[in-house]
Amino acid sequence: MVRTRMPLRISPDAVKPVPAGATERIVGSITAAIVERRLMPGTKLSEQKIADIFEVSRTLVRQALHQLSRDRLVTLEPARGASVAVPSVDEAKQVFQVRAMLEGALARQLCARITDSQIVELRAHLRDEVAALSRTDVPGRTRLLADFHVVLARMLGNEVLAQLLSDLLSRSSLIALMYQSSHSAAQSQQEHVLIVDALEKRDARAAARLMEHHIFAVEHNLRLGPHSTDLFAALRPQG
Amino acid sequence: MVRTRMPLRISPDAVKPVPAGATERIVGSITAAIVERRLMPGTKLSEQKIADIFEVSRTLVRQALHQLSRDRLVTLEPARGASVAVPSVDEAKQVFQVRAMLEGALARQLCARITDSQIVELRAHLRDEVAALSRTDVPGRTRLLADFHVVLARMLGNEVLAQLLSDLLSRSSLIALMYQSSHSAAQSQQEHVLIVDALEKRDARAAARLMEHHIFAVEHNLRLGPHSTDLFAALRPQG
DNA sequence: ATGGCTTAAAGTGTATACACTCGCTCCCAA
DNA sequence: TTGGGAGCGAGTGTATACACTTTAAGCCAT
Repeated sequence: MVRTRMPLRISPDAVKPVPAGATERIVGSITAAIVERRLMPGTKLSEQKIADIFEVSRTLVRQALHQLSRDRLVTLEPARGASVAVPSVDEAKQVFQVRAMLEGALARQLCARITDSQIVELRAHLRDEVAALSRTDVPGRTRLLADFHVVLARMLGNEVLAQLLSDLLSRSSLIALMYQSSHSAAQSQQEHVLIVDALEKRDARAAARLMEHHIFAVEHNLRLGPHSTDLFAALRPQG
Repeated sequence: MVRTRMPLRISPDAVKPVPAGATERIVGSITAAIVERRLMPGTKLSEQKIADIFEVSRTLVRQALHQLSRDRLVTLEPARGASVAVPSVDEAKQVFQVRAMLEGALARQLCARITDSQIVELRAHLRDEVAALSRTDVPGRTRLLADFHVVLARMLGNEVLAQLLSDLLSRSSLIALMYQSSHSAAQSQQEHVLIVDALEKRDARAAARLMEHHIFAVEHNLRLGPHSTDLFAALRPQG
């Protein structure tokens, strides 16, 4: 598979030569592909193939892969190349523990300063979730269920927190995908409703408890028994 | 300043051709330089100059700078190059808020599972802090005071948390450096002692409260009054 | 037939070349 | 004297070339 030539012209406003950071576009596409389950964990990511697909040079692809490895969505092995990350059971537990710590505190703090209009906003989000569920729109519902948590972080007015949480949620998606969760999307959605109810009542203790329960519920519905995963990991040669 | 030639030989075991990831070495050096206050915020980081210093090509330097920008230690402006980050007041507050949330929960959880030998370890760390203080070893004491927090994260056995906190602490160092803190190192050290005391008594509530107080104390001793910073930011042309 | 060595193909790691952009200086006109 | 624009230099953005490493196939010997 040889690169089709592509002299990188400035093209007045062709299809989309370099939308706004060519690297960002590649990072976004691969992230979306992983989170939307179109790239399974362990899949090899050849630099040249990706370069051909996006019609850029390997240089940009490498930058994108390095960035993704910082997000822990891809693993970079020296001289062996990149592949979609295969999170270990330990890592999975740790991610959820951190999320519980962070989001529990988030819920608590949010109770003190959330406004009525923000509650309205959350209700709207919940309606969107229900809509995506009834449409059985899998990519959409996955995104919306994750966005719920980021929206809460944004409402604290803390961009740093929102960014951090966004990263953790990407990793969570990959984990949920790997250790196929038996936690239904519908159950998650209902738990979101309970959290918003507590926020509306400004009940900090309840909000924090519900949030932590929600995250632990997701974690405990993952199939990460000590044996199955060892076998699973041991038996997968690569892809 | 022109590059001295350097054909990248494999050199049997020369001084240190590529210790273990040439990019990592550059990232580490620049990170250390920033945290140890040898590179002031706003300093321009020319790719070619750095490449000359490390005797590598711009390629590796670019990778390193991109990585550092993900850590928010350097800012990357399109077509304008990289410079040491100049954290805004808002960002500073947000970083400390996240740390308070995360480390408060950390202290609480740690009380439930910390072992006696880990307490001993912490006491040893505290002794190192005191030693660095009395030696007026500024880089050392800065590192030790930050490491205290990472050590706590490691004791939870949560590498994800430790990594996250490590990033936040680098940013905190940069912030403290910028808005010169009036919070003395000695005061920080004493607060660390109080936290360890609470941990030893397994008093979760006290440990969490002390940790949060400690972080807020550091934050509130920063000179980030709404006016002074605006002036400060406005008056700095560049370097 | 099987195990180990040789060798070729594919792929990553780094360097260099080239294209483009931004900022600055210098010159000219008002 | 001052404002504005052309030209130039420095520096970044991307592509390509080349070196080295790993993987896999093929061959020979046992």
